[in-house]
Amino acid sequence: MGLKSVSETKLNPNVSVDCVIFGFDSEKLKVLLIDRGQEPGAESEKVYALPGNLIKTDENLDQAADRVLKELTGLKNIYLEQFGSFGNPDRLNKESDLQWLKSIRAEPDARVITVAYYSLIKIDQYELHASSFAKEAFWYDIDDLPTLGFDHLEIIEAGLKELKFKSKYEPLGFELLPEKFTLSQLKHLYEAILGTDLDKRNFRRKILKKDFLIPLEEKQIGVPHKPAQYFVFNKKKYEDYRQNVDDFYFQL
Amino acid sequence: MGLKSVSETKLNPNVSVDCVIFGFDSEKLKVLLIDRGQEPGAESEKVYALPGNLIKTDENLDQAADRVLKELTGLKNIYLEQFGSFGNPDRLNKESDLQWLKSIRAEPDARVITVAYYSLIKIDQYELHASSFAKEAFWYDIDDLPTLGFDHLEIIEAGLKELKFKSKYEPLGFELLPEKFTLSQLKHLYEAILGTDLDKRNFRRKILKKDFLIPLEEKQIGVPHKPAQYFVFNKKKYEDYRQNVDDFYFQL
DNA sequence: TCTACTAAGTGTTATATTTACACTTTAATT
DNA sequence: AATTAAAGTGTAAATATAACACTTAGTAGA
Repeated sequence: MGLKSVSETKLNPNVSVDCVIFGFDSEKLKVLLIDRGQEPGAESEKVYALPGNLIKTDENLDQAADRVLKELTGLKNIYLEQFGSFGNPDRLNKESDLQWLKSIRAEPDARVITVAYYSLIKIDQYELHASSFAKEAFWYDIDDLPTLGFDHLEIIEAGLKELKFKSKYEPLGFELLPEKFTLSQLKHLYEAILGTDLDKRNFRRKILKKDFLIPLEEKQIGVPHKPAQYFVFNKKKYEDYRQNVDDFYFQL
Repeated sequence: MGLKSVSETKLNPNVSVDCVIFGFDSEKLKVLLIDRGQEPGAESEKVYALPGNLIKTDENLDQAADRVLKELTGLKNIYLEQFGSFGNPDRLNKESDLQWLKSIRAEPDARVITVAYYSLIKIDQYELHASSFAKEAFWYDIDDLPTLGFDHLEIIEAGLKELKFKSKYEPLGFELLPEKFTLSQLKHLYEAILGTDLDKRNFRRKILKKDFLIPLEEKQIGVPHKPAQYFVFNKKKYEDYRQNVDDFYFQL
């Protein structure tokens, strides 16, 4: 049985979830991929994938995403946000993908629609523990991705677009940075996501005006330059803010 | 077999699409619902639904949405945008919904995940022709909805939220108004969606500054007041605009 | 033909937001 | 003591927003 064994509850053969986990390492934006552990017949190129799998019949989509992510990468308690569904009949057009499905699925030929989730986390705050059919989980630089199975490249691109977009009208960063952090770190985060440089003074002014940041007395120590002040998030204000995205901005 | 007969290609028993079609009649915002044609056992309340059905195994999600909408309401060539997936195991918690499924589905008990689409159209530009299991299709005032099956109320609310949100950072109106239209008509459209009043002068200034509107020489005739100037959309600029939503606004 | 009615169309001012831009400060390192 | 590195700070100009009321061009009816 091995890989084909499943837990007590039944799998829905036609619906899966995939997780696009973006990671920030204080420097660059990365994405989490798994090694499916497939030994290519010959020396064909290795193919990576997003952590994802079929949903169970007794869980909802959000629960499935949480479970699958945990099963494959060890990550848990991550806030996942749904951003789209992907269901082209030709999602499954690579021979290597089909081979792989045959090794893990009861119905490898079934037409699968996948519901995609994304999150953005602080890389060094979480430890990866690949398991189930994931041989290993890795962080890949967002602009240097390996070959991906199925339509996972398309899914990642859609997720990145969503992330960039969201970052423009919602505050980001909570849970993404250390408990206490400097404004430079927060600025770097935005710059990594948006792929642009931001003006230091304007950034500070803007982010401090919204008041979901609380300045601490504490400063950096041991740095070979003027030490930066630490800040923490005001979680309550921050949550309020996200709730009201709706009223937040009226463009036209 | 009647209702249970299906066309040549197989249905995926676990995945459906639902369409939230918002309609604008120059006055109010409405949503399109179908009468499932169910005769309640007793005099129990009539239950309405969004146009939606299972997808076929050989079509993608967008195609399924187009097809299902056309089959149930006669509407075609409508731009549908996906906005979310809904898949709580308890979507199916009303007895009347189960009864109804038994009358039309091969596997009425199957766990179904639905992918939701929305659109916004000009009501009097389209004719409704209910068919398949839809006995009739109606426009309902968005703030006076009848009893709805499944989780369709939740889906409509999510769709409306999306629509309001989108209207704040994307130009709306193309395909929603007559070929040529007045600024008042466009303003009414925004007011209907946002549920607020807008200042005439500020609205004009703002919308004219973006230049996706082309003024015509032509004016209204026969109106018992100063005739309004007609405008048409500059489709090219308008499309550019939507493409670049990404760079469009940088809030933080 | 005059009057009343209706919606279209128009401009200004005060306030808030955005952008661009360069020097001083504080620490560690040599 | 001099060097290096990033933190931190202010201003002015340009742009965007919000609030607000009167005139105009037509129809309809007296």
